[in-house]
Amino acid sequence: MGFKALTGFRDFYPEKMAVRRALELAWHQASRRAGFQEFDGPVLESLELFTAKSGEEIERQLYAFSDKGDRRVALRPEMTPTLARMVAARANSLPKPIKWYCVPQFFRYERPQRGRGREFFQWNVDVIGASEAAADAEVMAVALDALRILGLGEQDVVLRVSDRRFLRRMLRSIDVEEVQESEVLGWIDKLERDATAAKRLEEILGQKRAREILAWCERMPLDQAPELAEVLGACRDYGIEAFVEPDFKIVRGLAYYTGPVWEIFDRAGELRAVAGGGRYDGLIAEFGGPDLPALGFGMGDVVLRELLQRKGLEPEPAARVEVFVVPVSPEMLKPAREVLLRLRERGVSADAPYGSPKLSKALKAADLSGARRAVLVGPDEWAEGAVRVKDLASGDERKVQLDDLD
RNA sequence: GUGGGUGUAGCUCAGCUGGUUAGAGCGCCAGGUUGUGGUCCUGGAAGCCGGGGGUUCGAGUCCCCUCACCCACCCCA
Repeated sequence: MGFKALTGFRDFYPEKMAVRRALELAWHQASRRAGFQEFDGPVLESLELFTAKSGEEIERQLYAFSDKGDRRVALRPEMTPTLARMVAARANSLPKPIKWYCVPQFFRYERPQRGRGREFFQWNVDVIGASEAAADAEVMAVALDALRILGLGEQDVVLRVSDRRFLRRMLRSIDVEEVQESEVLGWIDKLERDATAAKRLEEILGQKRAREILAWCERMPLDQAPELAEVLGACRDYGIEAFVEPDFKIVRGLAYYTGPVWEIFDRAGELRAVAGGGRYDGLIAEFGGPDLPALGFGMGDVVLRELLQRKGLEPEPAARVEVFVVPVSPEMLKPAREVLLRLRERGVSADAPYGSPKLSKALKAADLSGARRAVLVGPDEWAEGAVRVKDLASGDERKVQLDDLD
């Protein structure tokens, strides 16, 4: 065998590409109709940009190398540092709130497995400069809107939401020390997936406090979470309450989030999170910008694709062309090409064989092209300035004057 | 980076305890059908049996190594 794609990297043959485009189209639609503007940044950034906030150990998961000028660089594994950098540079001149989105390709050097490769596309939606709960609810609504465009409803997906401030406060109320916090949060995050997580919590905190936490996971103590109640109220205003469930077990990455945190899962709970986001006030400032509140989410293509496949909702590739032009005999090759170009000029996507294969073969090609109609260019009709238009689904044919062809 | 499973045609897979020139279905190409596609029939192309080494008279089949893929862990920004 010759060359293959690198481990964790994907080839997009046309059928796969069609699915990717359909996802991207849904993402663009949902973003734009909610007033988000598209932006993008460099695929390659200085290594330091990514290690500054997340720590050096993150380098293990980066495609990092030295370029020819001996600069340490890395392929982007996420958008937030770039976004923060870009916003910081123009923060004073941009009207607030800043509502931006992008559909970048990311690279992470890690072991490929279900729902994760070394390269993927991820839709990112962010709001910078808004502290209202309405902003949190709106980005959730935008994420769900894209899923709805793709055919996923409240019976298919669920958005689980918690709040970092609330999590901290609850842990403090049972005297979990600051140094234990990240470890404890880590195990809470794992409760759903890891059978040993509950045991580990007991070992760390003792039976009494561990049970308290498990009770909160069973039934969210909403009466003690005013900030979450506010977000849930905003979710009702944005019409997404059917999708949203408060859940104590939603934690997410420890380095970033400061307020509401949420993830979207398939209802069956078989896959990784389809999307995840939250509020990260303070992060823009940490990247050297002004101290603006910020929030957003990411939705990757890999898990989403998997989910759509399981639900039988994987988008079908569109027909290659609308019309297939067929010369009926070799002397009709030139007239057929005239018809072809005429159609294309009018904005109709059309294709035709390069030569003049047997009619049966040409019709087979027409069939494979996905065209709804075939235009048969034959000597008899051509002499009258006409062609035959065949409906490929029904087989019906009718004679059409060239000038009436659309 | 750690552990387990699997590698045979473009795809899905057969190939019994080692035994001649490695098979099927789908797909692709051609013909049956010189102005009519989808169905059907016939034929064809396509495989260093993932790669390397070993055992053996003989390896797709057994052993070792390696690589890739899948699953789980780590991580999830």
